[in-house]
Amino acid sequence: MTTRVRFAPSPTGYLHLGAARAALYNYLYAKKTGGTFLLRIEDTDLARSTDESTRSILEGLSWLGLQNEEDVVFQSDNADKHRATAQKLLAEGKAYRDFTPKEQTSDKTVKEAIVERARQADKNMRDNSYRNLSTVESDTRAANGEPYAIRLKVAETGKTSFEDAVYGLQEREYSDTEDLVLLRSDGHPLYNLAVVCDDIEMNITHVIRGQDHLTNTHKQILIYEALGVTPPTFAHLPLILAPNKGKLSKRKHGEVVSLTTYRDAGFIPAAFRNFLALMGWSAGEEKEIYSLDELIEKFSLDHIHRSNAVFNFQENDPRHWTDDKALWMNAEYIRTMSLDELLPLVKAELKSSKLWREEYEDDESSSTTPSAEAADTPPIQEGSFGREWFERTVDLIRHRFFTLKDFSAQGRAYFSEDYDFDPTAVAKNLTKFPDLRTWLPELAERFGLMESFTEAEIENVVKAFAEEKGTKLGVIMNGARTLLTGVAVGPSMLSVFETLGKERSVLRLRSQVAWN
RNA sequence: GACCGGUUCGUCUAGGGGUUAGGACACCGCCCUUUCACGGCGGCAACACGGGUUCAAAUCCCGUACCGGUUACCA
Repeated sequence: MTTRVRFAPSPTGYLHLGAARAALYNYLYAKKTGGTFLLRIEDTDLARSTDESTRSILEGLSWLGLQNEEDVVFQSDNADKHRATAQKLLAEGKAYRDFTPKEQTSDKTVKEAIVERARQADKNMRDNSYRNLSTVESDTRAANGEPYAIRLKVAETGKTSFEDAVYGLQEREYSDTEDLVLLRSDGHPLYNLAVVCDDIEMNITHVIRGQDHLTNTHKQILIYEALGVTPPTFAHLPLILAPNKGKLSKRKHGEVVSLTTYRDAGFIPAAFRNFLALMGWSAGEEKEIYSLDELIEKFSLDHIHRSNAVFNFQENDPRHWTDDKALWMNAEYIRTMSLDELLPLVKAELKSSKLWREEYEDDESSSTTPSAEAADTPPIQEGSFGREWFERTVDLIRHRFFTLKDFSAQGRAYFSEDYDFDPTAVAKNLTKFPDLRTWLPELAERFGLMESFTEAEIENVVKAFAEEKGTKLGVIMNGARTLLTGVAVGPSMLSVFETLGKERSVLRLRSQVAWN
């Protein structure tokens, strides 16, 4: 039998990291086994479901490269089937009508009320008086229009059990499971029923989901049994927790929890996918970087962990705003991935920052016509900024970058004349040495006289210049770096000069703007 | 409360009877270097606790503690 798995989020918000990881594991398992990865939107809670969430989930999955293979199933479309199933169980005596009036609960206190009720020691799960109502009376009351919910009639004694692919044998006494509601009194099918019906209908063979569903699974197995259908294999995933080991939630933790945050923050999809894969699973080897193909090849359910993982970030520290390892992994991808793969991503980033120039894709490097997107960037009057220059520059500066954003932020000076100066860098490398204010324009004149502007020759000129001024080479280099790039860090200054080219180097060395 | 899970460096984790308990991130130090968040070398740092079983326990068993999940006419 071919494997069929599904990712089944409810569209009640952005795509949460934990959900994204569940989607990834489902996808990996499907690919690993030559199976099919499906997507089902669990929108039965109409009040909380939004189209925007659905869109955001779809976007997130596509960003991660997890493409579902058949049409997306919307659970709400199957409501009639769910209702029919509940009626069937009712007719077969496996479920019963509960005429107890629905309790009114305000959303905020639901959780507390549940916990409070549960605290009332040892409640008997079978004490519902309607459980044994005669068929005749039940039918009569229903026919009279009295509202009722349909509950599954769980047997008095026995237990549900299943072999979880991650957690092993799971057992639960029937007496610990209530007669769960299948159909609300307003005719609305409830989650556990809907999930089972849809999983059966979609021929799902493996249900891979968070371990917060572990107790639901017992309820669902009860439904499978009532329906006479063999349940699929279950694999429950450990949860991803906040640094305080509590639940990771948007309300408490904000944007760090949302997948789109990472897309918007300049993460490489492959890097984040790699990071996510290692949150709760490992191949059992001393290796951190895995391509998608490698993940698929190595993935297996039995290497999924049983303990929850902490997503480690520091809310008030911009440097550690998200998990350090995710940041590191992204940097690792940026500096080691093939240029062919990186370039389009950098291009997209520059485009969105209005720094992109069409000439970066020209093999003829003579074009200086500014494109529409780069209209507010002054044209560069030098004929050597085509594709080759772009590729070399990206390759040069990527080594100290953490996210794609860095190309347009720290790296802005490579692509625009309009860049900011980091005040710390200015203080440390420029204003601390007032002589530089006249020296650097002077150096510009020397550069202007140079025939060919290559690293070796630049080095000679700068060294001679520093010697002449009786100062350390570093003073000149660091001053020039700050003036030319706006920041204090970067690649070898000789490469920076060469990359920027003579014209731009000269222009910037003469500029007094940073001094003000 | 009840039921179900879990517990190896700060974090992600390897290891499942005999290991100097390994790797990665973070942090610290040294080196490279004109600076640097690149790179190189090194350091700090963990088997929750208590009992058993065993010649031998991080590893198997029991208990305790702590953490998490669930306990809805939410999903």
